[in-house]
Amino acid sequence: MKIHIHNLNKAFENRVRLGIMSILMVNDSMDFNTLKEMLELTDGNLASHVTALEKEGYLHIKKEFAGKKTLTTYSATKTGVKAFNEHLDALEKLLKDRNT
Amino acid sequence: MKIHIHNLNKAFENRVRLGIMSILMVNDSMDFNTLKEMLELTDGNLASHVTALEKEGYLHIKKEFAGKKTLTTYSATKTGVKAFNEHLDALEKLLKDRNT
DNA sequence: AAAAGTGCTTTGAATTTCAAAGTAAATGTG
DNA sequence: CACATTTACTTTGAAATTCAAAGCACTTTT
Repeated sequence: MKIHIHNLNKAFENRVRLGIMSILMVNDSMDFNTLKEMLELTDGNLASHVTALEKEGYLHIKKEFAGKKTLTTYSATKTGVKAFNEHLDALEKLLKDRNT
Repeated sequence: MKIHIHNLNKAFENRVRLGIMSILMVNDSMDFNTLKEMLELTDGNLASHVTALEKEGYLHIKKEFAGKKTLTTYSATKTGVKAFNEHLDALEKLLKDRNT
């Protein structure tokens, strides 16, 4: 019996990216600092994972000004939501089917 | 609100190791070749992940002879079972709590 | 105006991943 | 029996990934 680990999406294997997507699934958007605090990450670490997700087309980066300061907010794209749900399905199946 | 991604066990982040553990949770032991086929992996890839799990003390490697050929079988250690369950709990919590 | 803080981005060293090549013993073939 | 091939892994190293420190362009405080 085969266990389909290859259905898991590599983009979501990393804990940070799992966390980011998880948050963006239920929050329409989230800014850099809040995300950083929620996930307890260093700046550089968050930035690189966010960029990785953007490159995959799974999240959208929006840069605007809040008063005089820059504000970067992120939101999951439609593609990202779909891919993440498929990943979770694969994960669930993997953990469920393992004994059949 | 904090999302505890750091409770996820790094040893189980990788899809291959997730698959191996998942299989060893419900099978007392599994041999190299069956595992390799179940997970659709190359030899080297399986070998390195198995070694990684052994280094963490999460699985036990047993080498014996089946007739004249060597047979390597793997089983999850008690520590491994515990760690894996804790990882799954953390995962579940992460995916569930993300909106509260 | 100098110093300190904010909000990110860049960099690069360390770690991880993975498949190709290697090894050693068993087995098949002429 | 000589040999090529297969089996059951292990070793190797190039490529990809991860992550925090340092960098940068501002803004705010003193």
